[in-house]
Amino acid sequence: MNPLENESNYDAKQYRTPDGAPSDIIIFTIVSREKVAAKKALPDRELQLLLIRRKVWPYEGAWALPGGFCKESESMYECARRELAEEAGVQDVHMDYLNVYSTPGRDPRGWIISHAFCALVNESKLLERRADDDASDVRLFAVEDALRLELAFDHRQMIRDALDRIREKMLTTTIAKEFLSEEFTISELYQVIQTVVPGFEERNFIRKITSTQSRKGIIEEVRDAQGGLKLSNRYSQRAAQLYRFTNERRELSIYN
Amino acid sequence: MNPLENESNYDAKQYRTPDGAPSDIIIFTIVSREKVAAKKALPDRELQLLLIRRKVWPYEGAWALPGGFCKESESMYECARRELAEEAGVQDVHMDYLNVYSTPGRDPRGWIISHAFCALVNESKLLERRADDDASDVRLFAVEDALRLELAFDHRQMIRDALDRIREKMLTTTIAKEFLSEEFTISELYQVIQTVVPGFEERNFIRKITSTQSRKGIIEEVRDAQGGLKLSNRYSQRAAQLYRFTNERRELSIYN
DNA sequence: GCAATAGTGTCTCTGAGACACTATGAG
DNA sequence: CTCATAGTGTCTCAGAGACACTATTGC
Repeated sequence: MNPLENESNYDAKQYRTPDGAPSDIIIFTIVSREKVAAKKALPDRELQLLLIRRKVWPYEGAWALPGGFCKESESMYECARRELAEEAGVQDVHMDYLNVYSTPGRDPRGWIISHAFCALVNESKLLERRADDDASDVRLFAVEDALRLELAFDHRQMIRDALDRIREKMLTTTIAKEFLSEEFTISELYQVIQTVVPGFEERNFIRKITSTQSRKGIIEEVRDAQGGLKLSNRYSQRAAQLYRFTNERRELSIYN
Repeated sequence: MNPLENESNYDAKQYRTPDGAPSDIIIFTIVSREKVAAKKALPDRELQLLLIRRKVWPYEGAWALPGGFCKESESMYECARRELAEEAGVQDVHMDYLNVYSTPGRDPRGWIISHAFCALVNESKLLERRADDDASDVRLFAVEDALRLELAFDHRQMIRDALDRIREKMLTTTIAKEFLSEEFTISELYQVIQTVVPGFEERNFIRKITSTQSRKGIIEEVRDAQGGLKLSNRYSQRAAQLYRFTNERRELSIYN
């Protein structure tokens, strides 16, 4: 019963096998634009994603998600990390497995089962990248613009699924941190959430998130070496308290 | 740019391609046992899952999850449904995609990328099945017992992942309904949740779940044709109100 | 002063949590 | 009467939600 001694006559090639198992990566970022150079004000933020223009058949010339075929020596997750680095020049980012796409006929090259991953990247990570690539072939698009393009394969569906997913996770986990720097102000956090989840509105946001009782501290104030509270006046005349995420996780339940 | 006119010289077979893309299905059910035949009392409930004994190499004789190879003409989801019907005799059940398992070397037959699905089945669905199968080759195991077995492939990991998933979903969605009949009492619901999530405890469960204000009615009382409240005395002398799930979905958030 | 962001005071009302209490009805 | 389950009364205190108010500081 040792599985390694293949004394059986099993031969994978007697069956029809898939023609490939690629990964496709939806890379989201939030791009900030200062409103007016001279004034201190909260920036406009926009959710964008990265697409590349295909150079080969099929869908030659169309915009598509970065991705590529998995090798026998790697897992799908490793494949996605490799493609993310190779095609988008992005490393060390939060990445989640999203879904499998296997509808027959989804790829004209044959029987190809694709695995979508969803990466959340801080804007600064993509700025390093820009220099490497020909801007006409690798570009960031606002999410709504991307969904209006003629995309390759079933990539529009993948993007829609990814959007649903990050909207849910934005509210139920602390992935907002992937879009923020280590230390942030409450209004930055609020803006990030609103950028991803358009309907989000909490009038008393600052009080709810900083009331430590029931919330059990998913964020905490940043203090300097002397133990004083660390402030920032990046966006305002009046300095704002800086916060960071703790490692606490809130257990959510519909039953309490 | 029509993707269907393959004027390119693309040939999938010039690359190493996977040797198969199977699905594996973790089928959970909750089995009730009456305590004492004579008395009315809440049953003991236990979370169980279905395993089959492998008849062929590799892992011949070992217990494994039901599942099998995907065909070119079907999606992974369709494959899982087909295998669920063929191997476990179970149809029309709630099934979720769980994860992809692609670690190199996970299957001695070759490069095989497996897709795990998680099915929640009412006990009654499996009773129909039992007659069809040889009980020694298809069996329900208590989850803890299953995890102690020497399982084929990486099926132990799949089961652990599935457990984590249904524990989370039990608390954040209304999947409890998959284990209950259409109409149920509050204590049945409470028992089901506790069976899946051992640490779950809410002293005032009945009040919280029936207070419609903040909860926005995920369940509602069942009424008979005359509009009277429908009761059940299956488990108790004092009849208990019957409830059913509505189609409401609670939006959960860590931010409010 | 104004503008823009940051943060507080204070009110009401709901609900969470605890726990003792009552209700029902077969054996 | 007892037992097991079903459900209520009542208390306290936290916090949700609303909205007007004060605070800070460059220009």
